[in-house]
Amino acid sequence: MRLPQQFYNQPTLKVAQQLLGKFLVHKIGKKTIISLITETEAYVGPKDKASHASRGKTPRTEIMFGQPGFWYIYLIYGMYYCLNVVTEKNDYPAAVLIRAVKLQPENNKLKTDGPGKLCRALKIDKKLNGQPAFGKTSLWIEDNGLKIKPSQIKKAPRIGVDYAKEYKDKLWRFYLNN
DNA sequence: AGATTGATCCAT
DNA sequence: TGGATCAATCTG
Repeated sequence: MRLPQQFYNQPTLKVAQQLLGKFLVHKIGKKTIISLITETEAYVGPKDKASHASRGKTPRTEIMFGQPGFWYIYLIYGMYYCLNVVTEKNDYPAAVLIRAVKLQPENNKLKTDGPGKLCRALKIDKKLNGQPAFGKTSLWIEDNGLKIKPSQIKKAPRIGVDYAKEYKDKLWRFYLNN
């Protein structure tokens, strides 16, 4: 079952943890690429200095201020795309960054253990920016019925946000321990 | 630890 | 219009 828009209209920290163990599915023509989400990060609200939204609404970041359940995809360091999904209510900027996935089946050679790498492997680019993650769409998240116990979720500081002052040490990165 | 790479943002 | 910045990756 595809996750409905309402799923994303919840506290971001909750969404980030609940996305672990779900399937990220990208349908390209006849091909369907299925992967299991293993690592996420939460970017929460206008005061989170690690978030693009902390400097206010701009043409790039306005998608984060919009409705929940839409993809926010941006180019970083000139070479890599990062995949985020917008959370919480309209006008509250927040999103979950999907940092790592495992391809299904696992015998696939492609590496997907980083936000840039997974976008490359799943052929995700800016064309999907601003597209919905629910309903009839080519990229979505699927509830596969897997139950993740709280003890399987590890928490850690987010990557690459040393500049974020009082927000840099928040344990807003979540990953599965196997 | 350094190089890479280019869109974005903000200050001139 | 220009320069600093950047939620990353690869190479050695």
